[in-house]
Amino acid sequence: MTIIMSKKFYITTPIYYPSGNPHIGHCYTTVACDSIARYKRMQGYDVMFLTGTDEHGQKIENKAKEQGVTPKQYVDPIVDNFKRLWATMNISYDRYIRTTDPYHIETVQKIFKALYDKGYIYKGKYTGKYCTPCESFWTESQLVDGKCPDCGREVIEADEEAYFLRLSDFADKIEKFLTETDYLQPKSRVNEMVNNFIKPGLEDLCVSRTSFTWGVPVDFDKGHVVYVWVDALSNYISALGYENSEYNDYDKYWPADMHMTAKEIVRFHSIVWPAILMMLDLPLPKRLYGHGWINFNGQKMSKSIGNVIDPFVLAERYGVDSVRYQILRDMPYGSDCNFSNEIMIGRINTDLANALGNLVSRTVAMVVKYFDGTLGGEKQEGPEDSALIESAKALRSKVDETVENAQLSNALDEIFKVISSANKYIDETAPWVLAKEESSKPRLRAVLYNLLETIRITTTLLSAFMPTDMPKVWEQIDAAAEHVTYEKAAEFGVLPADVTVKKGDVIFPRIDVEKEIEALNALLAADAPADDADKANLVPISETIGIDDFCKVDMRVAEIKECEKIPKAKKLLKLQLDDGFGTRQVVSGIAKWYEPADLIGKKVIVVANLSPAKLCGVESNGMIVAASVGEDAKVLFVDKDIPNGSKLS
RNA sequence: CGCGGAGUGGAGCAGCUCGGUAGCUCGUCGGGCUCAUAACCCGAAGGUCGUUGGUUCAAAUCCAGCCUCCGCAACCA
Repeated sequence: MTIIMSKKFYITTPIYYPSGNPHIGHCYTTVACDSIARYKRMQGYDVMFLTGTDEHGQKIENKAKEQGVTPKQYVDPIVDNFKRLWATMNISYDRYIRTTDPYHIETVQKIFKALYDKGYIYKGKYTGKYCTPCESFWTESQLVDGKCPDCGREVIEADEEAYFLRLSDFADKIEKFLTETDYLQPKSRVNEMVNNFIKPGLEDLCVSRTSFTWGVPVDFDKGHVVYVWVDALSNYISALGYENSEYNDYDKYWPADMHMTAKEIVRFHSIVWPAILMMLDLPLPKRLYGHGWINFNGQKMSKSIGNVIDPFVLAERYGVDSVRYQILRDMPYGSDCNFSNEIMIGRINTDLANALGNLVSRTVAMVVKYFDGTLGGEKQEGPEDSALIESAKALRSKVDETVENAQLSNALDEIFKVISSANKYIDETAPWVLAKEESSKPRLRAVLYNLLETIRITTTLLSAFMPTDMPKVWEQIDAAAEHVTYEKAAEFGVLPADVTVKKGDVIFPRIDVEKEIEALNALLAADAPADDADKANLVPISETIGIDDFCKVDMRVAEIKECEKIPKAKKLLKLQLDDGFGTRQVVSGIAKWYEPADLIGKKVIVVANLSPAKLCGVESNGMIVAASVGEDAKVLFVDKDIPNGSKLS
């Protein structure tokens, strides 16, 4: 027995963290989801496309405090920027969720309670790095040079009461889910997850905090707020009305057909999210695609390097669809891609201006020139036709398959192969020769008609990726709405025999690379004078302290007697120092910049009264003073004449 | 020996599962065409397929070792 149901497709972006404005990376994920959503809609699916913002957490609380506003006041304008960007990029999301929406908070509280009641959440102690003045906990990876990322001061080991999610119970189930289903894509990440997080023993996850308040309150234990992942991941079901009355299409759309995220949060979507759903006895999502990053000139994008690309500027200069096209086309499946202005302009010129735009121009121009714009009359087939027609008709199924697997770059590649063959077809048939003889007019009509049809099919399929500009093409080739449907994209001979074209504006103007780069550089220079840029990279001066505070830090001159690399560690050197009192072992993360042999005999400053710590299992008593220069560190060496053990004051 | 990915003409990539004439896009050079957005089409140059060794009639492809780069993890006290 077959039950016929309307096909649904639920696709999500991650909810983005609005601690800063959106950049090209956010854009990629969202544009990719949008293209898939649009394609699925064309195919007749009932699509739910969800995006949103993850607005809680300590970082936002702190930033708001800095600016003297409430967290909500801090976040609101940034959220508006996200929405403005999605409007600019022509993103067709169906729903936008903010984790500050009351219905989401309600759902999170219910989920948290349900997990607690089932025994999957228990109370324990969280140990982490704590910055006392900022009243903030940080994870090891958030620390900058081992110090508080906000104020640059030392952090201490501290603990607080917290709730934990019993992930450990689900390690086997999760491993099976990852290895035995097609959930996690690309497949290569499965090993990464299993080997790094599951095999070594899946640790329980801290899911509440008491050290800050900007979050969903745990309703049965005042003082606790829900920490990150239970809050954030739940958005995928709260947005459908799970455990709230704001919406009620959970039954219709869940489970999700595709979650898309960038690779850095694949871990949480492939382990934590399925675990939570298992705990709640809910169906698991069908697909998770973790895509790579957009690097800028080979470097990871980062605010401190100042290479974060502003998508508003790109969209304004090159057009929304050109930007959408370039990022989709150049991001290979499963790995990172490189971005530069040259790459973007090059891609737009070769594919959009030269190949597609020019094909439309020349075809329309010929119909106008040879037939006054209308193709009515006898048509005659030729030997060149079948190859073009067949490749155009076969295109849709190729795009179907690639879109299904989120291989958007390949989808576009397939479409442009056909566009290319249309350009070649023009050369083979040489319409300008046909136009010379009245007797070859029927052949000429067929050639031009075939070109219009090829344009119709390719632009129909492209319209999911470039929704703004394709209708402009249809206007020129006289394609009505019923000609550019998914069904008609696999048929040839859809446009009326007496189709009438209209010459219009150039849709994808060619960009003058040199001039454009010059203009961009000028823009950059005007925007951020070099001095300011340097200053912006400097860590702000910390809060004023009294002399007493300073005196607490005991810094001494010491001589490096021995020095060796710690084999297991990439960054660490083990140093034996003579601090005037005896030998002191210090571990320092400077292996990247200094050879052990070069350090022996040098005198340095050591923070002598720092509490001992173990790094990679090696004991360290104190810390070598170094200056951070961008990403690098430079040790401060002192004059040989100063005796070991001299105190700095 | 923490886990994983990658090293292929100037650049970016495919090919490797299932060994058998090294392919694509961009760039360069030469030619063609003139409908078109100096666009389009054709052709050429350019590669010891990271390195060393092994298996084989035959290795980019299989096996072993080594080098380099990149993620992730662990530690820049």
